[in-house]
Amino acid sequence: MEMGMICNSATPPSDQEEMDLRRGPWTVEEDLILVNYITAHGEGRWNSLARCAGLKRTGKSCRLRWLNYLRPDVRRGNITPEEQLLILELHSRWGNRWSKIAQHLPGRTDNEIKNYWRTRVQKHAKQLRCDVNSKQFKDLMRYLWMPRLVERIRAASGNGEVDHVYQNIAPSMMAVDQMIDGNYDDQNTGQAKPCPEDSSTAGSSSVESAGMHFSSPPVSSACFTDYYAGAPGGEDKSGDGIHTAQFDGNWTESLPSPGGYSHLGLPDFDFGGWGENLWSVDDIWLQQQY
DNA sequence: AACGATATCAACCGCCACAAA
DNA sequence: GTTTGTGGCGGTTGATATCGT
Repeated sequence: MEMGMICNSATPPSDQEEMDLRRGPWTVEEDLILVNYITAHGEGRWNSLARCAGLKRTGKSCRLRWLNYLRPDVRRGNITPEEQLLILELHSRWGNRWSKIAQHLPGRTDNEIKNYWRTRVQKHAKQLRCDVNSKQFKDLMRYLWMPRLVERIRAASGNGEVDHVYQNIAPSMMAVDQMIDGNYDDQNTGQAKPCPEDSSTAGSSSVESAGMHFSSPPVSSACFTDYYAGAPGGEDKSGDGIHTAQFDGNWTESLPSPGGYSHLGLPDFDFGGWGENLWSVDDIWLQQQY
């Protein structure tokens, strides 16, 4: 190994070296050293890499810096509506399995997704005064925010270009569905709801939550792709692990217009439109019935 | 302009699983 | 079977940026 020619990676760090370890924000110089070293020698064996590169950092710190920031294909900021939708969907299936979720968002790190969830989603749950893990909040995401995101994506791509949305998201979701249909053994099985065709509530237009009924479009309770299957130009991909459309394209008309949920006091999910009008979740359920 | 509150995100921590010694 | 080193993960913290008054 080339690294071995440069320094003895088997040499344990001395006490003095342990004392000298740096922590906190990385400097430009440190970044440069790390990038140059990995470019020349590849990544992995992070502890010896840190020593050989002359970085006074732990291997863990180097690994984290590389994976979350310096890696060439890493993407940061501007989480798109498509990505938000994927995060919401995958989190509903897998819970806080950030790394697993990140595998389905190319270029995104588990750290970024985790931060997104904590700063955006949990914040909204807090504003609504409900637990982020409560069924109420999960239903709110699934039956209001996720369709709303779909609507936004559709609006952004134009009705005639829904295929674009498919191309971006469907492959990932197909992979997810295949995993679930196959060897899905997650402890969160209870969160992976069956598709309507398999469910006793198939086609139901109401969801019972905390003793309240919430009128909802007849969409799949868990099958993300159903949102798309009903879009103009959408096709039945049920044979590919994508489930048959469960709505006819009209249900969105019962939802607020693309202008948002402002008439409900329900702000958009992602762009900071959550004004001062703080609805409780119960208020929202009630409002939806009228 | 100043200040406090809030949001954001990079980085760290502790734990666990796994492999090699 | 035990120890040790390492990588990976999820939870948490703290510095900085932004917003509101």
